[in-house]
Amino acid sequence: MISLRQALLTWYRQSGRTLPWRQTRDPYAIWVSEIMLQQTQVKTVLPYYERWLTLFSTVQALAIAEQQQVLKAWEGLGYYARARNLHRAAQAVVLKHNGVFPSDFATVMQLPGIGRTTAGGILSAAFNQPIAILDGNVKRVLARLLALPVPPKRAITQLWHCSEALIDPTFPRDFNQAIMDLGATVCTPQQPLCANCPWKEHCRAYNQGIQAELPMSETRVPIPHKVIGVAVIWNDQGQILIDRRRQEGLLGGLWEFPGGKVEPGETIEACIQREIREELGIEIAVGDRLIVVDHAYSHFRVTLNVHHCRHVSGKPQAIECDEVRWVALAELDQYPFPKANLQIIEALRKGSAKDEG
DNA sequence: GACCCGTGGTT
DNA sequence: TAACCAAGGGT
Repeated sequence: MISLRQALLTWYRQSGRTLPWRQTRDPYAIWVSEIMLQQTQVKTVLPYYERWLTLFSTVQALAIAEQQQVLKAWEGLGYYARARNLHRAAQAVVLKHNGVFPSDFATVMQLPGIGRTTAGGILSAAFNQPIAILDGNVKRVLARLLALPVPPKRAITQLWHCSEALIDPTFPRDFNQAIMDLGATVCTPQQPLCANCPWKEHCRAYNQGIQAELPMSETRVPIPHKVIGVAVIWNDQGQILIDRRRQEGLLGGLWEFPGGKVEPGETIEACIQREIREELGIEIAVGDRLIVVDHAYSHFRVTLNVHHCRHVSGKPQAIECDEVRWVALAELDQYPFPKANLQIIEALRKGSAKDEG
């Protein structure tokens, strides 16, 4: 056990990554990084992390910000509940803990958006507390170290015990960072670089030559494909109608161009007209197609058929959303949109620029 | 415990 | 191209 720890720590001090959130011990900054890194790769997070700490440099600054500012800063990162929970948790830290991030595991776990792995990640990194973690990297490393004969999801309890048994009681901060780096840079999902691994002598998978077969994969359900009709509705003032999605569920709190699912046998145009009547209570005329956007979410994929539309009658009502608003094209970038909708905005910009040019 | 929740990169 | 996967948590 001791030689395992020392081998990993020695490797880390030689080959570990230099990352901005390792240059600080500010619990808030480390917390922000841990939330952004959930299910998201380091390379993707880096620019968001730097910008976030410029916009919201303290937990107090985040707590007093408007949710729309917070979502705008998160725009493009995905899993937007992370941003909403981080915002709520910042308000809880200010109100319940006098703006001081708690150092007690059970208290940290109470904060929205922080589970067992994130709590351990923050407390070990910020306070050097010996609390184990079990993220995707650690699961893969341990599945190979143990030659786990089942998918990691079927052995969560065993993997937690293993992570707790392994963590170095003297250098828990470095140990947790080191095992994640090992998974990210050496014990990779495909073609692991076992020759460079400090644990190759201890790794059951390597010694059996089955490291490429592990961890065993989960059986996945095929993801459905939805065809969606989307409306860019113009009024006589040259404004566009957008709506804000409800807080709960997919893309909660973000703005979008209204629309909905095409029913079997229905044309795109008929779908758009029907959906706008049902969701906003107005009549429109459906015009030319603007763009077709294909986009993959985590559990389904969509094709957005986007059409220019003209407002005919009725005042838009927030029937199936939180808010509706008429906005100018130039104002759209003030609102947080999902990625698929940013492509629509780009298409509108190009069309507008072409008209002028 | 199963399902829901985004996006980008890689193969 | 389609499939797979990444510093998980909430319900």
